[in-house]
Amino acid sequence: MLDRKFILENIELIKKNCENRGVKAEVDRFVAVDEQRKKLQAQVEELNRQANVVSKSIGQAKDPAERDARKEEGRKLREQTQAAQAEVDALGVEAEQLQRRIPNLSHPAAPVGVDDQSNLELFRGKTPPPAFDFQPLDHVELMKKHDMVDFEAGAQVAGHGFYFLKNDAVLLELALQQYAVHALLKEGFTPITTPDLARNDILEGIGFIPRGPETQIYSIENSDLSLVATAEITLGGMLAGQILDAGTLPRKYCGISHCFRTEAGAHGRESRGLYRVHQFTKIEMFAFTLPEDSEAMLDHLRDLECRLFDGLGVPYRVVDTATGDLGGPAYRKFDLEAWMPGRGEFGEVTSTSNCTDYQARRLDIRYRVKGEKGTHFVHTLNGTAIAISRGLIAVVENYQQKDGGIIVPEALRPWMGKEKIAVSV
RNA sequence: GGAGAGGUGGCUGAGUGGUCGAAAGCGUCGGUUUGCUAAACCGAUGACCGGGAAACUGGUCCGCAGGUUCGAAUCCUGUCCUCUCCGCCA
Repeated sequence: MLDRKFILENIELIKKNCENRGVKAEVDRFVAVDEQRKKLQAQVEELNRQANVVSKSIGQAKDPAERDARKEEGRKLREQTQAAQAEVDALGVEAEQLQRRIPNLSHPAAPVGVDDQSNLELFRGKTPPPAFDFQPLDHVELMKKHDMVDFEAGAQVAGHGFYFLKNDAVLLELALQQYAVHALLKEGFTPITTPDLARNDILEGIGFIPRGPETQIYSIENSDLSLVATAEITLGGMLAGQILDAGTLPRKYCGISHCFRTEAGAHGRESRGLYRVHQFTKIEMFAFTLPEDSEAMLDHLRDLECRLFDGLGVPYRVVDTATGDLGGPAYRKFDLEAWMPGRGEFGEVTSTSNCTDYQARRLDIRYRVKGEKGTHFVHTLNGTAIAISRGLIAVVENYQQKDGGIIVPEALRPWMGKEKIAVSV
């Protein structure tokens, strides 16, 4: 959510930004409603002032008749106030709803465009795409060959989009987790396992919409809880309502959680195999910073993602996400897209965003500088370290061999305990 | 799940109908003293919204939402959260 005053003072800028992002936010409506609200609020305050004066005078009234007259006066004033206040409240609610729908500002360098067609490739990873002298399999065939996954059982137990990982896939999942967590530990991240459920107001604070026809979120019946779509939700919510000492910033957390997504409306080729599933495990980076440090932190998170995938020897490219593809809270976003031989194209495996103070304002996460008056909103950033499902695709497809085996990336061998996933007779 | 206790300013904590935006202590800031630091002493010190060039001034806020009342931190109802004890359970 953007600052109310900032919106009022930069109406044209906000409108232009909404247009660049392809968001239909009613900025004019917001401005009109807010103005009306303010006007009425002034009236309420005047009525309140009069009522307060009357109330005070009652305590000092000398005779009972005088007292009763004043009481009656006070009663009338309060009635008027209540009616006016109800109007103000209604306007306030409407204004806030409109305000919450206005997306974050966009970084001036972010490519302008309405969808991912306008994403700008920045550079590629250290590892070139493998040149196979055979027809590579896609991860579904590969993993079935090695009895690493069971989609049928997943569908039987939980429906399409669910799966069982088995055998070496389980070892690979654990190895990827260990690899990522240990790499981040060295970078000063605090490792956290988070709840897989969160309150809806936390979800909303981060920028998710828990209910409604287009929701990506599973909600728990008869509660205000939802399954989280990412640990970004829980890690951001972890400090909701807190005032942090500026000296403790930046804070970097590395969260491990399951991620649940309904993937409403997402069908087609991308839904094959593990690429788009309803549940996966993810190692997530999350940072709270001072405003002046968030741009550098975004570069840091992007760099870490690159190092993780360079370390795995997985080919990738990094794209600067176009304005129309940013999502509400992000000010700037970089995606890392791994080469997926089975698809013959790059597929998103990680994403890192600078959400500036957009989430912090909704979640009320502030900082205080020692010796200075007042508080300010922190900046929040998030980035995927490794999303296991897509990470698995990238690893197994790029490391497949002519003989059908899968070489284990060197970085994972300490956790896997083997160099190759060999074809069993 | 059962039984209790409690949610007050950056923190601890007092406050049971008007004199309370709220005692006291801690912390923080300024000053005095002092080779320096510390200690001691004196003073200041909540947030948000609005009006004003400013001095200043109006309103709101004691978990949240309602209610009673001319008037609520204080009484009533609901709700969320925290803590303690008991039970159950990985």
